[in-house]
Amino acid sequence: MVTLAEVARHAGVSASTVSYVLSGKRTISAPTRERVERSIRELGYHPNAGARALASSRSNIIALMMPLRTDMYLPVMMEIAIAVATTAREHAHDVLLLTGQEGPEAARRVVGSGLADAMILMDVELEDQRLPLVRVTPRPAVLIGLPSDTTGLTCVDLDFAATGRLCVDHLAKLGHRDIAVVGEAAAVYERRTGFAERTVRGVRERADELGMRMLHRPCDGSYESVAGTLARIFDERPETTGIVVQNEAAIEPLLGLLRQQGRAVPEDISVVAVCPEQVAAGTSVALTSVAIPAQEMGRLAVELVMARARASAEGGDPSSVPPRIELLPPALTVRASTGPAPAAR
Amino acid sequence: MVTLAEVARHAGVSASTVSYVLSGKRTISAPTRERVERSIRELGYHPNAGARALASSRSNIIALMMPLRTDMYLPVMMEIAIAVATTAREHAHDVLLLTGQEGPEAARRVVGSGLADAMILMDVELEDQRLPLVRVTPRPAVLIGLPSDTTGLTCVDLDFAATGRLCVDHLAKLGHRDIAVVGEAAAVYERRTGFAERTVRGVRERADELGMRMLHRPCDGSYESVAGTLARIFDERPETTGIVVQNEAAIEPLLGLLRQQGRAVPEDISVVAVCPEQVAAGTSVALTSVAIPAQEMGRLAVELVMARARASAEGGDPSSVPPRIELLPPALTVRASTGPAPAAR
DNA sequence: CCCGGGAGTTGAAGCGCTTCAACGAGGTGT
DNA sequence: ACACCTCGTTGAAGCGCTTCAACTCCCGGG
Repeated sequence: MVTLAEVARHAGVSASTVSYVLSGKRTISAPTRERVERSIRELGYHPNAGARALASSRSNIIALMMPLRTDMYLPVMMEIAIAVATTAREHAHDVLLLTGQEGPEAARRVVGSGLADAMILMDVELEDQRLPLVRVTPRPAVLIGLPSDTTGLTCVDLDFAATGRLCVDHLAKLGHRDIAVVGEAAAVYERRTGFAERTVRGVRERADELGMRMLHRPCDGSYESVAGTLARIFDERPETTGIVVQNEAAIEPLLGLLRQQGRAVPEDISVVAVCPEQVAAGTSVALTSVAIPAQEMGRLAVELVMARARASAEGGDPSSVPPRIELLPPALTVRASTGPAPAAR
Repeated sequence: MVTLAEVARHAGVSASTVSYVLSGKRTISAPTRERVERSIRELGYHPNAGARALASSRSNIIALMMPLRTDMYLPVMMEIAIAVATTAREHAHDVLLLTGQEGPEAARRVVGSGLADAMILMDVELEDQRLPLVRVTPRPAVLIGLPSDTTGLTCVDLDFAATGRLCVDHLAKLGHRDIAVVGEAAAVYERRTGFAERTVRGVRERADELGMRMLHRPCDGSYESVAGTLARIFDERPETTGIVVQNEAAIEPLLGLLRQQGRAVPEDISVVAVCPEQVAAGTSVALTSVAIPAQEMGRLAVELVMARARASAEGGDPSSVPPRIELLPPALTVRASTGPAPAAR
């Protein structure tokens, strides 16, 4: 393994010069810099990560914690993870992937050992176990998701309440008066992961304001479960003409079932989905939907966490970058699954 | 930040003793060990990862490279990643997530800098760009997937050829004579990612052996694409009674379309899927399927890579753990989507 | 002609850990 | 009685890098 010292010798300069060429923290004359850079290339030098971390007490690693309990929709998680990794590289950082099992311990370990400079937490619960640590640690952290108490925390998420309202507005404008929400699996609500509840709350609020009637039913993604949920909805409220789905696994079964039951989409029933763009565009009936901006969330989380990391590395004043709740505004794209409410009943 | 030296002072022993308590590489008397352990707990000590890596030249990090080109089915990737992370922790290692963008450079960087002790490569292409590096580097590496030349490499994968044969055997036993494969997106074949081709080859071989006729059509996951693919299949070969699907996104649309066309599953058409268990069980018709053992693959990859890492760390003889191709045998689970071929035509 | 100051470069002191060689104490075998 | 182990513990030498303080030049101003 080539070391900095060897590069220095090869280039005929001191070790510190090589270090400064690498970091750019001191001015180096052009000829020297070029000589050093040539030596680096010729010897195939790569700075040793451990030594670097030890000397600088910065690892250039971001920890990405995703507990990944069951019932979470993996593709969205994955998309966020990819965006995080990609964006982190743009800041010369790598991403350490931490999953469930260890729970809050993992965070403690990673932060305590200096393995990571910063953390991004996914799948945040309302009363998340990891929050006490996050509040105490000097390492910058960003949550993707919203806990119940956000004081002092930096969070990124889609504005799910606004999402719910937006869906209702769209349906209301089309003349629908009775709507239903086919939601995430019951386990998701029980776990009190905020996003599912927030959507439903948004829907309910706006429905109330507009004098509409609404029903909410959790539903896991299996065909049977969707069938049962639909049956109960139409049984209880046969006049339902609008459905909001927030559960990607349920979408295609839902469309299939409606078709089977002779309910045409959108002539008899309008469907609005909350899901990634890609999903909405590829279904049997192209879905009017509010996109879940997974990539944007991942990217933004990294930008925010890096801003704080940079502040505490340079100025040393972490409060120069104040905590901040970043709720992305939802956008509704109209496709083929929504239309005017059937006039006659 | 608490250091080893402080722990030593607190426990009234030397630094090396603390280190040996931590690593267990020398015998330490019970009373001393306990004293040290108490100090560690009381002070809340966490060994510094950088210092450790520098001194021991082992980082306890495994790099997981997933290029994640488009068209890959994310949930399976994700499941593998989770299994890798979980299993790595059992070996006291963490996982560094490397995604596309940088390409083979990422591997060079991570290995060159000593950031990772070992690598697991996913989404392996037949002529993978990363192979030259993998063959040269002293760091242990395991591929998930099969390149065309596997000499000197350790690989883990489902035996997709056997999977293809297994599907055919099942259909043949039920009396089907004309079958079709609804495959992955055309891009997947063009990229020459082995697994998709291997399944089709397995199907074709066995079909030939048994004197069956078979058709293969790539297909992306969108509803339209599935519709087009199905139309072409039945247009070209109306006597088709068996379908093998290897494309999870296509499954639910496929079932929906067959239903719409009045083709009953399994009375008129039998469907065998190659997909994760979980997917097969939750569809509108429970699918006879060959499972993609994502978890097992991830776990096995880590076990193999750790075995090699351990060998080169201890004995120093890396050849004590020879390279090895581990093809997991497929298992077919019969569910409700396959039945006897319709006798009359 | 001297002094002050910036630019470019360097030596050396760590960063916190692992590990080697060595040492004393207490057996065991002869 | 001796040599010779083994066991438990230790001091010290790095691992490869960053960064501080200092030093040398060289330039411009007084």
